[in-house]
Amino acid sequence: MIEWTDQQIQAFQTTLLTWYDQEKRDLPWRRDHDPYHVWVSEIMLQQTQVQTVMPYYNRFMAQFPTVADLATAPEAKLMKAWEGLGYYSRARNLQRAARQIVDEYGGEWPQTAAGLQKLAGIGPYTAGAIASIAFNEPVPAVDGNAFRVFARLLKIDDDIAKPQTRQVFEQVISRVISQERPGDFNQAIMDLGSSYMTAKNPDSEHSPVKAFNQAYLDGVELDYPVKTKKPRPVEVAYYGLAIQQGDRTLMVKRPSDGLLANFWTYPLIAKADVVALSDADPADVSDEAALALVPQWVKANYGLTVTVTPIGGRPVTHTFTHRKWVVTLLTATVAADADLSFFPGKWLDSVEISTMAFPKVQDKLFKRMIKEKPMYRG
DNA sequence: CAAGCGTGGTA
DNA sequence: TTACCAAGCTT
Repeated sequence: MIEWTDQQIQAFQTTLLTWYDQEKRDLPWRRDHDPYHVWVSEIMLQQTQVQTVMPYYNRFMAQFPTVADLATAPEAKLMKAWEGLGYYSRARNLQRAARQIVDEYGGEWPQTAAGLQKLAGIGPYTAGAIASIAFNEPVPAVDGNAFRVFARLLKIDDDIAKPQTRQVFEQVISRVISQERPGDFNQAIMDLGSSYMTAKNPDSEHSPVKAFNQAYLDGVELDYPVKTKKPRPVEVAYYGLAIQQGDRTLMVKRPSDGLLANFWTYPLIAKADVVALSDADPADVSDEAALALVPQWVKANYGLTVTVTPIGGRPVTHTFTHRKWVVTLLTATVAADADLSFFPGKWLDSVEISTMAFPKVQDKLFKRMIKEKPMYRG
């Protein structure tokens, strides 16, 4: 890691901010510095690309114009607005924080990074971003861009996958940040990281801060930032039960914590659980034998008598950060007066379904059913 | 602290 | 297809 002199820091700030003044992106949340606008955009932008966020942000502001509107919004409407954006706890925390602001802070925003971080869903990065952009506090906002940009500029070789490394960068940036224009400084770093100093195909030759980019100057730009790799997603096989009677579909609500918390899906049965019903070694149970055990599992766990039929085509796959689901879709039938008292779900009609939020994987399952069995279109 | 938590884009 | 990345936070 190299260090800059005060003079170099001054030159860097001037170069960066001059470039930013000329080339900054025109984004919906940059029309003003309203903390509500900055906040909502920053939450949406967590682990999510600008292009993806834009339509969500615009719709969100139309539906929930103020923090008070968000605080009192029905959860179903909130989730529908967030549908497809992922990391759904962000939306729930957003509303929690809105209620904190209204109920505990009398509608007044904490105006420092330390104060902001007490709000649900606001961590060190987001607190720094809001504090610097909306309240002009000279604090760093260390996101993936800041990690990458400063790792290259100064050849910082700490592993950015390790939580403790954040402190190293916060300390460095605290010294380098513009005291006069901290919000613009932080946003300029992000713009730089998403234009010239990208992860894969950087174009530092044309970067405004080329002369400050020590990793580039030394020809080792792609060695930075140092980041340990994550393991690949674990594959999990499920049977998905499409059970429909006329206009209604039998669905289950997922637990209130964990993956896709509180969302409704088709009943999803882990293939491993079904195979476990067999006396044979799990590795020796054929696909056909496993399929034949599904009704037994359903009877034992849901108290329902079903007959199942596999649909055509490949399984539906969906990859999360740490899991890959492989869902074999089965159509199933149950008696019209089936007793659902042991079933962890209920019938949903097409009107309900059309107003509810569903995760992408269920969306894929709906689409596959319509494709394979057009009469299932609700 | 390490692991869990979604989705879409790109090479 | 796989691998990795994209304005992270919570437990």
